[in-house]
Amino acid sequence: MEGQKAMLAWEQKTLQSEVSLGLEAAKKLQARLSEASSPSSLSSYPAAETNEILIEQILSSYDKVLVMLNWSSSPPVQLTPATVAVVPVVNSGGIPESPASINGSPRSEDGGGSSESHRQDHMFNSRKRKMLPKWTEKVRISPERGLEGPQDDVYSWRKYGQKDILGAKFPRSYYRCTHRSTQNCWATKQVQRSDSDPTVFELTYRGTHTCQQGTPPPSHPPPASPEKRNTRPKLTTTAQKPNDILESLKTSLTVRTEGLDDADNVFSFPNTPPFCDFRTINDEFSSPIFDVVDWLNPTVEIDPAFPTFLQESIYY
DNA sequence: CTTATTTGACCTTA
DNA sequence: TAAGGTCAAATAAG
Repeated sequence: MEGQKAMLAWEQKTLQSEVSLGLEAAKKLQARLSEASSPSSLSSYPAAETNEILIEQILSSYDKVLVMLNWSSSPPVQLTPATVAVVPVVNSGGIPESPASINGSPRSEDGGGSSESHRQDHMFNSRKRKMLPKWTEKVRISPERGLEGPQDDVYSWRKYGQKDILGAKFPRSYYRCTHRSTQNCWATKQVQRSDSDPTVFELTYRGTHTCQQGTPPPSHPPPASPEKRNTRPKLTTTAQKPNDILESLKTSLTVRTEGLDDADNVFSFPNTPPFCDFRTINDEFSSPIFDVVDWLNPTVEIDPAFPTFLQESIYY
């Protein structure tokens, strides 16, 4: 009831740009596919990866649009399952509707127990995670560059965990996008040093960045990006020996894409909703949005020709 | 102060 | 159940 007009205008704009983005990505994908069909080209792997990225772009854009449409377009056209208890964060009353989760009690030493809300959040998250694309890069670093983690992207990561892996000499570090809470960017990555070759790091990425941090290169597919950059000066590894190691600055880069097991399941990204300026968005609360999108998918008929060539590109 | 890392407990999955 | 993955309090760094 406040500045609805402004909001509508804003939404319209965003919708437009999103659709344009999706269209653009679709076109690119189309072009790539046509190229790939030529037998003369020797491009095999990178093509597929790029395709996946484009697909993500497309889906992401459409998801955004759908979500926004759902928001501004009043009642959901589709029947709402009874399970639906949550509403999109679109509320703008200044009153934080406590989503019944969030600041749960600390896990360590407390007489209480784990609450269900926590579990639900986790379930949501893991569900999402399952649908996120995943790829692995093996990067061999040179000692001169420093033994620091071979961060190869311009994105900023925040370490959130480290685990000793069975059978591995070095622990595995877990990173997530710094803007996860502010921009709902669910990209994560894990760094594992090869036990046989200390110079080799295995970077496993999951999900693409939906955030807009700093300089998001227009066509910057996460896989097949051989640059290396350090954002972290420190290595937490205990077994660190900045001596010996080879002198060859060979940077073998192996990219392997997997995931997208279910081509049927259109995964959806949370993305930053139009309301990032407001503090309404709180990280994990985006789950409702997901649900909305989830219902939308089966119901909405916006499945033009995409799935068709999507599959093709996936199977290539 | 704010922001990032460390680290052990908790949760999910195979 | 164990291994892997994540959370969040405590702590460190800027």
